[in-house]
Amino acid sequence: MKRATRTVTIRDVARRSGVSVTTVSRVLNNRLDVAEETTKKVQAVVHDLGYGSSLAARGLRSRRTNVIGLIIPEVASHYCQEILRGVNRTIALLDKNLIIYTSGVLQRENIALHERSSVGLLNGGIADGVIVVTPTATQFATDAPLVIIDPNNDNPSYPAIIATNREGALSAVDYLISLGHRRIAHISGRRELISSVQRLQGYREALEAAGIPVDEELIEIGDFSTATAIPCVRNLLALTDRPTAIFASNDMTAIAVYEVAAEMGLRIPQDLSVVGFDNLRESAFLFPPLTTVDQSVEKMGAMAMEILVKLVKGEPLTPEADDAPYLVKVPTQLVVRGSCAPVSPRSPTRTHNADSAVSR
Amino acid sequence: MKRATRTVTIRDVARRSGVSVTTVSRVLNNRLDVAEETTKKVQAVVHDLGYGSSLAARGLRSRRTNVIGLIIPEVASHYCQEILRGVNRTIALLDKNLIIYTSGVLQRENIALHERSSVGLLNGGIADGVIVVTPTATQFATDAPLVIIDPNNDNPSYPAIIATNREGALSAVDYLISLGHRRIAHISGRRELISSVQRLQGYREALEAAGIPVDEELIEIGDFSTATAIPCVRNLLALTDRPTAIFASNDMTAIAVYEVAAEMGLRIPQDLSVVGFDNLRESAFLFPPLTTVDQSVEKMGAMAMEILVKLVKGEPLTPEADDAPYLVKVPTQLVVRGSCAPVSPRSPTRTHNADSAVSR
DNA sequence: CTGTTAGCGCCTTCAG
DNA sequence: CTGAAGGCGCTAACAG
Repeated sequence: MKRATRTVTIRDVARRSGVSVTTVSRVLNNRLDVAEETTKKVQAVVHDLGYGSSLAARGLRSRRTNVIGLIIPEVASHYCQEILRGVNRTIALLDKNLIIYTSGVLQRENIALHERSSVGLLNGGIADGVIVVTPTATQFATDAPLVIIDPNNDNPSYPAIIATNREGALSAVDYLISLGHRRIAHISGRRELISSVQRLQGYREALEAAGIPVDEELIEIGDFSTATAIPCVRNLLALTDRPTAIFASNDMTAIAVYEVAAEMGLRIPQDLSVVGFDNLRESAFLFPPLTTVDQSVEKMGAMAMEILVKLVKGEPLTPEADDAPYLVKVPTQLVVRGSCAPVSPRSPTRTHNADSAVSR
Repeated sequence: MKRATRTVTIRDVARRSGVSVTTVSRVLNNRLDVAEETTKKVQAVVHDLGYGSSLAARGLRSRRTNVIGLIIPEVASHYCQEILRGVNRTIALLDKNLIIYTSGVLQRENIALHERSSVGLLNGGIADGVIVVTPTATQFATDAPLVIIDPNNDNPSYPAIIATNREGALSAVDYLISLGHRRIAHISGRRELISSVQRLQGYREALEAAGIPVDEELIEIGDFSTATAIPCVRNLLALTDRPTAIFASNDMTAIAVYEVAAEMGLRIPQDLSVVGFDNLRESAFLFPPLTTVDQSVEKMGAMAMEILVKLVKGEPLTPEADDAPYLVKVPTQLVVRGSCAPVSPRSPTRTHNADSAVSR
């Protein structure tokens, strides 16, 4: 087999500089105990040969690669994009670290896949630590630092970041109620995610606090994706006593509401009010602009990164340096834009659109 | 199991199964020359211990990790998202491959950073091959398979994928001309990218073919990002003889046109026509929906992946198995939506509409 | 079929 | 200040 790996190794550098591999290694790692002249010489050769140290070898030998991993459920989602922005922003400020993102293919076995990814990166010694976004698994076979964004249980085993989902939902539904809505529907997110559960809870509480009985018919189970939400919206809007407002568990779900409303000839916000959750960049450009609960996803990504870096450095997260589960709560805030209106004076169901009802 | 000791290695598995490390390795790699009973036993222990092989070690020893790398300029851009979609889709069909994305922080030194990333992954022995998207560098210090999406020179040193940019631009500008526009501006993309140059070229050719002199004042240099394009649009719309149409080099640039138009109180398409390039998913949801040139970015991602996999397997790209530069051209197509209108009658420019025969 | 012997490229003792 | 060993976890040769 031909010597395909023509890659230049540390040995080549050593030979060319007339020093030992050890010395080269020292130079590369900015050790101070090297003669300046030697350092210069080696650096020149390194540059000359275009040498780059092998991540694999480095990760194998020493547990410090300056690489951190990010495991996300779906690279191409807007939510993950926001996180990427935050993570990138933070990593740019830190020392010249490299970053690796991985993504599994979502097949309902992403439990296994996520874990594999994580293990592949960590046990693989490639990354110094990992951020896992909306994990399905609760335990990971690793000792390396791990930070979770949007965990799937109340008491995550790892440091985690989560928004004040209940409060956010409360403010969203309160707002709708203040506009006179009483038939308010909700499309929930992935059930295994605590964020999803908390939003549903906030929805219920807001209704109850206003003395509006919760109608289970008005609650649909989604999974935070537009595709899944579409039939949910259809169900909702096909009800005889149609809701006048929908509180979507996230912005992607709200988009489904927009789409179905358009296909049914319903105008937003005149015929139907919509509130989302997340405040993705895109939501402001929808037509009409989406009223939504901001949870600064980007900031969550940035915070996760900051925490992880501390963890990697071995710095304590809290002054007390205890090992108690560390949970960061990110505040939420309602952003009012154009997708909500006061409930129309007349009954919302078929005023002039006397077509045949959608049967189901 | 809080106290998860050091990571479990192949040796632990070997010890626990009462076989040698080699045998375990063989089982892990699905070698056929292992007794079924041994295989079962080892697999049980592997599962039991939650063992996962170290990517670093594997990559170091054997040049086959089943991981491919993807180097993109900006993870959070819509363009890259489309590519991610394509890459993900393809990789899902292939054998259980894992995939790693990396991203540098763009600092105008991303030439260096891109190259570093690439080298880090390849020289690092982590990936079997790499896809580089819109590279700034032309040469990479690696022997591992490399595929480029949207190269930066006419004759890339590696297999590359590129859209028929000139033809696409031609069709876009022809379309605007057919609507009666004569003051057609262009905001170009990153100059070092050939796609950008070709679009500009198509713009010029279309104008010339229609007998419209090219006004250099109507050409602004952007970099494919919305932020950079904003001042360009402002310049354009501040001209005394304002353009009636803008051909943006990509959809992100077109969004800048939307934004500035809104801030100036100009209506699209009544006061200003806009054509983009890319056909990102989001473009259909703009208001009004963007007329743009489709270059199926997602497909480009998928194709790059397919080519790379062949390369990794050592299969020839062409039947002749020659090593000539391999360049795949992806067709483009104009997608007409709502962002263009016939030039308004009170247009200050020549009203020679009658003979605006498009000669092509 | 299985175990032994070598390293992959690098970093970390420990001696000079 | 520098170099010579040894080994990280794993796989690819060869033996048995």
